[in-house]
This record gives sequence, C-alpha cells and structure tokens, in this order.
Amino acid sequence: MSEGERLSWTEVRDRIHGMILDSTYMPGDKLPRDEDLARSFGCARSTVHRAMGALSESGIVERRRKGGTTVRADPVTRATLDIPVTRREIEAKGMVHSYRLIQKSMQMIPDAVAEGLGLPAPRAMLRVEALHLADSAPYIFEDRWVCAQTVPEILHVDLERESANEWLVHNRPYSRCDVRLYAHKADHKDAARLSVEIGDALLIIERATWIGANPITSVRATTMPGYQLLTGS
Amino acid sequence: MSEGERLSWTEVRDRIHGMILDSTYMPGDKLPRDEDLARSFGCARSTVHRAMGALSESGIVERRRKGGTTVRADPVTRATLDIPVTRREIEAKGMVHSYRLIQKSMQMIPDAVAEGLGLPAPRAMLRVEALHLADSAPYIFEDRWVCAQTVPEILHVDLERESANEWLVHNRPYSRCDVRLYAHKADHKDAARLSVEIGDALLIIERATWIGANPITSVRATTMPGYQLLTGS
DNA sequence: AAGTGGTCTAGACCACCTC
DNA sequence: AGGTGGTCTAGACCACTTG
Repeated sequence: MSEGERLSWTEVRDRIHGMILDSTYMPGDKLPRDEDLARSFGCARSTVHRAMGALSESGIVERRRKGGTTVRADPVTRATLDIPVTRREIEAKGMVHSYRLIQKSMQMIPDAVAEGLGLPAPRAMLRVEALHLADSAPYIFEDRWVCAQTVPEILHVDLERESANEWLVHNRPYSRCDVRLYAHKADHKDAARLSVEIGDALLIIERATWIGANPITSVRATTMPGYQLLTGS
Repeated sequence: MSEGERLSWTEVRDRIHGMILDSTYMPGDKLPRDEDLARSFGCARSTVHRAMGALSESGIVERRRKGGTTVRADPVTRATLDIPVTRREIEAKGMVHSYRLIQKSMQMIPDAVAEGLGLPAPRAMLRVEALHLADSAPYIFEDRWVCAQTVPEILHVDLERESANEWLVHNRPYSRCDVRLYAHKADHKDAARLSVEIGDALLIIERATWIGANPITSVRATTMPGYQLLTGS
C-alpha cells in the first residue's frame, strides 16, 4: 500500500463508488465498517464518514447504526431541480420580464388546495391570479392562494407592481416545500389566459410551502407549450 | 448565555435559519464568521461548519472562502425528485407490473439523442422500445437507446424477460444523470402504444446517463395521462 | 448487550479568493 | 497578502438497532 499522499474525502468517495461500479460490492452487499475502510485507506474514520455521507445522500448507499453500510438494492434516479423566481428565470434567458395582475380577492379555498396544504377545515385565503410575460409574450400563469393568517402583510403589498411570487420569496422564507409536476391539456380558460390553442399540452408546476406547521402559499403555475424543466447545472 | 446543554449541529442550523427567517439577517446580508458564531453559540467551529453545510445545500446561504457566508439574495425552490425503477414504482402502488418488449435493433442514433448524450459523431446504438403495464393497463412507454460500446453485455440480455430499465439499474450504475421534464401532446403513435386519445397531455421524462465520460443510455419515458411526479417525503 | 454509524471537540494546516 | 471557509486528524462519547 504505502500511500505517499493523504487521501481527500472525495477520493475516498470515488474509490468506494468505484468498487461498487466495478462490482466489487454488488447491490445489497454490506460494505466494511467505516473504521476498517479508514484503516485500509490509511485515513481517519471521519474522512470515510464524510465520503459515506455523500454516497448516502446520492442514494447509492444505505447506512444504519449497528446495521452497517449496504449498497442500495433498488437505486433511484435522484434528480435535483432548481426552480428559480420567474422573473429571474426569464431574465436569465436574456428576455424582458413583465407581469400582469389579473385579479386578487379573498375567497374560500377549494378542497384540493386545502388538502394540498394539509388543512382540515375550509378557510379563506387571498387568491392571486397573475401572468408573467417574457418579451411581452405569455410565459407562466400563476393561480396562487396565500394564507393571510400566516402572512397578513400580503394584504398590503402592491401586487400590481411586485408579483406575489417575488414578494413571498424575498420576505417569507419557508421551511418546507412540496412540489408536484404533471401534464395538463389546455382548456378554454388556459387558452384565453396564455394565448395558446385549446388542447395544447402544458406542464403544470404545483407548489405548497409552509413555515413550521403554518401554510404560506399554494401555487399552480401553468407553463407555455414547450416549457422544460432540467436538472443539474 | 450559559447553556447547560451542548448544541447539536441541527440546533445550530435551526438557530441560524431562524435568524434569517425573522429578518435578523436579510437576503444579501453577510453572516458572522464561523468562528465567531461558534463562540457565540458555545460550540466548536466544526459544528457551525456542519450546520452551514446543510444551509448551503438547501440553497439558503452561499459560502465563499475569504468572502464569508451570505444569505442568498435569490433563493430558488430546490426540489429533489426520486424516480424509482418502473417495476418498483408500480408495485409500490399495490399493482401488478408486467412488461412487453415492442422491438429492439441496432440503429443510428438521431441527432437529438446524440446531442443529449453530448456525442459529436453519429453512432449506432441498441434501440429498445418497451411498454410497462400496471394491472395489465399501459403505464409507461420507454423509447431507449443503449450504447453498446459502453455496455456490450446488453446485447446478450434477454430483454423479453427483464426490462432494459431494470437490467441497467442493477448492473450498470452511472456516475452522472441528466433529467428533462416536459408535457407532450399525444400523437397517433402515442395513442396506439399507450391506448390513449390523440391529443391527450402526457408528461415526458427524459434521462441520459454516463459512466465517467462514456454514455450509457438515453431514455424517453412517456407516461399515462394523469401521471404525477412528487417531491420529498 | 454489543456493535455500528453519528456527533462533538480541539487543533492544525490548506486552498481559495477577495481586499 | 491575509482572511475565510474547507479539510483532516485523533479521540471520546452517544444513540440507535440489530443479533
């Protein structure tokens, strides 16, 4: 053995990953204890621990106290999506963002929204419908419910000037966010709001956010035909 | 101050997060150095470092050597999707999975596939078209290209019995995976393959994987109407 | 009950990047 | 050039969980 160099945790991670890739350890197999790996690599146990943490987060490996570390038998494709603030997203594409408030008013939330936010009882919230435009063409239509109990300030924000999307993101960080993605066939309402053909396939991005146990907002974002979500860099 | 208890890194993380949530530090603001925070919390610097690592991964905070730690000015919604092996996904819903190989043959890859895999030159790959069924009803249609240069064994796998999806996942771990999501309007081919109506809105999941710099596979998975992708727990 | 990963500490040095 | 986060170590103790 006799390594001249000390190993970094990324090297340790890659070596362990490599032994999984080359079938030294197969899905379901148990890996050696951290301490033994550390000795065999000639590094500290915490370095192996750091490497294992990364492999575990990637879903490559599963760790349990006393149970040891095993190669995941059923790997999943783990994809991380970054959904930026709409204005930023449009500007990042080199286009000009504009924004139009369609309507806002207090309304009782539909059951679907209540369920998505985990609320048992019906409740009134501020409903905000708005359209984001890129270079003056419709880009995303937002149908949003904001919980006025959790975020009373929203009632005094000038939503003609600043989108609820942006105001919330800058003023109301959340502690939890659920996302739901699906395809939707444009109906006559979508066609009117987004200037698309009835029957076009649209990607819908639904999000619900909370601060602690309190609901903040639930949004249904309807994107233009051709819109794509990409992972990674 | 005088804490009786030692702080865990999660408590440190939550306290720092809390100071961001309650506007002690606003987006764009610089946080104190790790060492100072550690002293003020009465813990070791590495504990603060661990907490900051978590906040940084969540996209709440940005860290730079010498530049210090700042609250992210433009937060993104960071969502992690787990896309399981199709058979598992169906079984997890309590349904019976079955699978039908439609065709496989060596073909030159279209430009779109070559581009998705980052390949400059055209190349022949194994094309596999297959249908996954849940309780005998179509569930996902897979149009897949497998690189026979990277994965020569695929040519000898009995793809009538085991789906390429499953074989690859269990035998060919990848080091990189790109995902692309969008909505697609069913054409007559989709209608025939999935038994849906022409014009239905379908969610498409495209994935490309590599091992090191070598392409493994590129898949276009067409889902049934109503299919949804959800994040997190 | 014992073994394994998880955490915390204290200190040292390194690498990057802004100032 | 100096300050900041990033990493590594060595050791101790803890918490979970399985045999």
